[in-house]
Amino acid sequence: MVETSSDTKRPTKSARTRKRILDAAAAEFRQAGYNARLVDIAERAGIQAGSLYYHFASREELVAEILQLGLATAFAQVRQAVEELDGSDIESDPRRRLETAIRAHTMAVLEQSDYASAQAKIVGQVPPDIAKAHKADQRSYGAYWNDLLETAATAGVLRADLDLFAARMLAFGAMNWTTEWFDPSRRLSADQIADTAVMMIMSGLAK
Amino acid sequence: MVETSSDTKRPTKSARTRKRILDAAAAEFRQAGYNARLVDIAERAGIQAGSLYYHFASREELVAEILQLGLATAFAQVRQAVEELDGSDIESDPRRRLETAIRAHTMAVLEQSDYASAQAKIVGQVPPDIAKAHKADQRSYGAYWNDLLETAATAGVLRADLDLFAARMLAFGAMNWTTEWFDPSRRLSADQIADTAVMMIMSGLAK
DNA sequence: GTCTATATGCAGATAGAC
DNA sequence: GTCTATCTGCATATAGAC
Repeated sequence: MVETSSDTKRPTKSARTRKRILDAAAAEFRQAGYNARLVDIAERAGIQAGSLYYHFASREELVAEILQLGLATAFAQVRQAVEELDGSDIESDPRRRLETAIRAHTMAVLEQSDYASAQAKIVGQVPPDIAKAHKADQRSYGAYWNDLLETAATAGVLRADLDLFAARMLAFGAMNWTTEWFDPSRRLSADQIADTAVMMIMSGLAK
Repeated sequence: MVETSSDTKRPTKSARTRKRILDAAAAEFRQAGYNARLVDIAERAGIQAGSLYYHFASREELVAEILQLGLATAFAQVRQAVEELDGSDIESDPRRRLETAIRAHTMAVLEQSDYASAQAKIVGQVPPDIAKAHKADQRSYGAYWNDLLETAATAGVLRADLDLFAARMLAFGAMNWTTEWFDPSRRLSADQIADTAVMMIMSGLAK
């Protein structure tokens, strides 16, 4: 049997380059939106544009993978934050779990991950085929949030007349739209924005 | 002096075609996002793609005008709704004024106007030059909202520790993002969504 | 695996007839 | 004013050398 690099712990050169391309693509999509060009992605990854096609069959394939990884990243960070909270409490408070999820998602999108940020930014811009393929991932993340909300509703923490789907989508809008206006060089930190998001979504702007 | 059509009340043929193009562009951008093609816009307007250039110098010029008209439309509808409220009350309640503005903006974006909807959908996707030119319009609409918020804050209606800029941007996110998920053929009406938006932004999801 | 060079396709834009 | 025909430029994609 030939000694291949899969026998070692180290990822293959191909896998490492592929990762560099994905990182570069996430950064470019985050910054420039869906119309980011392959030449710019390639340059950021330190290769020529043509070389991308050794790793990805098409631009669409690359976009699809960024969307998937972006959602997976946000999901993982939110779930981890909520589970850490559960670990610290015997009784997990459904309201605090929701607040924790809101803060974690907002932070993921604002500064934790170019992938999560890119997903939030371009998900509304991708062509129908890619959007359709992405729907399954969205449903699974949405189901997780729906669970957080339903548990809170059942516990009597949320207002009774609330439509949970509308509430969830409005909350996502507030959180994901931060990618459009957050500016790290300005007055407001990501943490402050996340705090304000938690406050508005859960308690509203009014006293 | 030659009799020109500007002497009559009726808009010139050119003005009417131009309007048809703008209407078509608003509808296409709303539906397909920034990458909507000129051929599709032209087809919807009932002309050939080349004929667009008699009315607009470039695609960018058309996009810029849609953005401007979209924001102006939302602004006008919000202002009108707030002023009607003021007329019905001797004392205008700053909280109800805010609620009215939220409902009006959400309705403008959801079903009152393809222009307002298109603006909300593509404003985050346009290239830097167009975005920069649009900034002035955004500032003026933003100033109006800031005024609504500051008046409410001064009256003690809002929570004391609130950052009004963050609050405004989060609220816009919740409202504008509805363009991504609203589906007229589904369960939730635009009115129900607007109601939920008012509730979440002003009072929060929690009891 | 990545390079250079090139092909392909498409959307925006222009020219001139009508 | 709008049409048809055509040009141009650019981004994606391919081919073959290394």
